[in-house]
Amino acid sequence: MQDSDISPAERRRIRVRESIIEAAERVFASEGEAGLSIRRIADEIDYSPAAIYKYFNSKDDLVDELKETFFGRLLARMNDIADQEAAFDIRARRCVSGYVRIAIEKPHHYAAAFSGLAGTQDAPHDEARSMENTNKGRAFAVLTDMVEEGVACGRFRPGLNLVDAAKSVWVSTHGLAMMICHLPDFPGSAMMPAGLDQEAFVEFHADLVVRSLEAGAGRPE
Amino acid sequence: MQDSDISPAERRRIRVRESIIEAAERVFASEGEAGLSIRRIADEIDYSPAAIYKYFNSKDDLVDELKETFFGRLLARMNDIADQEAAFDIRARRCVSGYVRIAIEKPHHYAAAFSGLAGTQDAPHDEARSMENTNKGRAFAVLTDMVEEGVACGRFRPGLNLVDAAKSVWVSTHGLAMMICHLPDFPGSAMMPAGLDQEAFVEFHADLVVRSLEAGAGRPE
DNA sequence: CGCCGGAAGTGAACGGCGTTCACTAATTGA
DNA sequence: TCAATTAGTGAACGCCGTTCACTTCCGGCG
Repeated sequence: MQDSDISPAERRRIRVRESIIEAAERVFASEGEAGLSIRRIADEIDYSPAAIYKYFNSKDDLVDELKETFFGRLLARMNDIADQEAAFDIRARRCVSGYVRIAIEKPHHYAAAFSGLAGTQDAPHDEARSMENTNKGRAFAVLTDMVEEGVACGRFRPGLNLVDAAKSVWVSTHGLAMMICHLPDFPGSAMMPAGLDQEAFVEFHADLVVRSLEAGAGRPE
Repeated sequence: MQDSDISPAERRRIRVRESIIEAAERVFASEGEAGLSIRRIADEIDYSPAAIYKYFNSKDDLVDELKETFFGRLLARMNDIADQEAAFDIRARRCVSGYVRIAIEKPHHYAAAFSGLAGTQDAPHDEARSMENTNKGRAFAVLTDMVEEGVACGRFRPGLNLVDAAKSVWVSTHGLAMMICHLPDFPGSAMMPAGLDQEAFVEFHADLVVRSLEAGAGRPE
C-alpha cells in the first residue's frame, strides 16, 4: 500500500529527478526560459551537467515536463471555475479572467508554453492525443463545454459552431495572456504598472469576449 | 538632388549594411529567430562574424531593426485598410483579418516581434515614444481611430472607453495571430492544414471581435 | 605624387551553451 | 564475495555572441 514496493534505489532516483525539476522550476519561474540552462540546474543541485542526462534525454524533454505540469495547473483552475455554482454569465467571464490570471502568476511559464515554432511539421499532429490525452487539450474542452452550455441555455446565439466559437474565445483570451506576458512592448501603457488598471482591463476584456457570442438584437444572424 | 552628396565610401558602407540586413531577413524569414546567428549571416555575405559588429552594436540591435521594418509593413497595411472606401463594418473586420494575414505571411517575424520578456523594467517605458514614434504605436492608433469611428457612427456601444476597447480588439487579434504562428500546439486541429479552414476561421473570429463592441439589445449597458 | 590617419575587415580567443562519451565509483543481486 | 548494472564525472565537440589586437585598405592633405 505504501511505497515499499519500490526499491531504495528507485526511491533515490525519484528524489534526484524531482530535485532536478524543482531546481528547473525555480530558475524558470524567476528568470524564464532564457535563464534556464543545464549547467545552471547542475550548479543548483550540485551535480555535473552530464548527470542530468541520466534523468532526461534532452533539455527540451525537461522543459516539456515543466510545461505539462503548468498546463495541469491551468486545467485544474479551469475545472474549478466550470464547476462553480454561479450564473452562467459569471462563470463564462471567470473562465476568461481566471485563465488570464494564471498567465499573470507565471508569465514565463505561460509564454514558454506557447512558444513552439510553426515551421516543422515532423509530428503528424495526432488529433486524439492532442485533444484527449494532454492537459492543454482537456483545458480546451472545458471551454468548448462552456460554449455549448451557453448555446443550450439561450445566452449565446443559436447555430454557433461550438468548436469555432470555443477557439475564438480561447484565442482572444490567449491574446490577453500573451500581451500581459510581454507587457513592456504594449502600446497605450495605461495598464503598465500591473496594478488595478490591469485587473479592471482583464474584466473588461472578459466581458467583451463573452459578449461576442451573446444573442442580441443588433445583428440577429 | 540625387545621392551624390554622399561620398562613395558612405555608399559602400550603406551597401554592406543593407546586405547584412538582407541576409538576416532571408534567414529570419525561413528559419526564424532560432536559426539566425551572427556567424550564419557572416557566412551568407562572405564576411567574418566580427565584421558585422562594425555595422551593428549587437545582434539584438540588428534584430530590432528587422522588427521595426516589419512593424512598418504592418502599419502600411493597416493604413491601407483604414483608408479604403467601404462600409464601416467591413473595414473594421478587415482590420482584424488584415492584421492576422500579416502574421500568416511572416509568422517568424510576428512571433519574434512580440517575444520581449516582461521581467526587466530597465526602460522607463516612455509613453510618448511608444505611442507616437514607433510603427507599432502608430498601428495601434489606427485601431483606436477605428473604434472611435464606430462609436461616432453608432455601430458601437456609446460610452465605450476608446483606448480600452481598442486594446481589447488588438488583444483578441493578437491572440489569433500568435495562435497561427504557433499552430502545431493548438488543440482542436480542424484548422491545421492551413487551408480554407484557416481563412474561414479568421473571418469568423474577426466578426466576433467586431461584434463584441456592437450596440445590441441583448445587454444594453 | 607620397604619406598618414582612420576606417574596414580579420583571426583568435573568451566564456557560455547543449550534448556525448569514455571512464570511475558505487550499489545491488546472486 | 564477485560480477554486473547503474550513478556520476571530466573532458571534449561544435555551436553561440562578443571582444580585441592586428593588418589592410582608402581618402584627404601637403
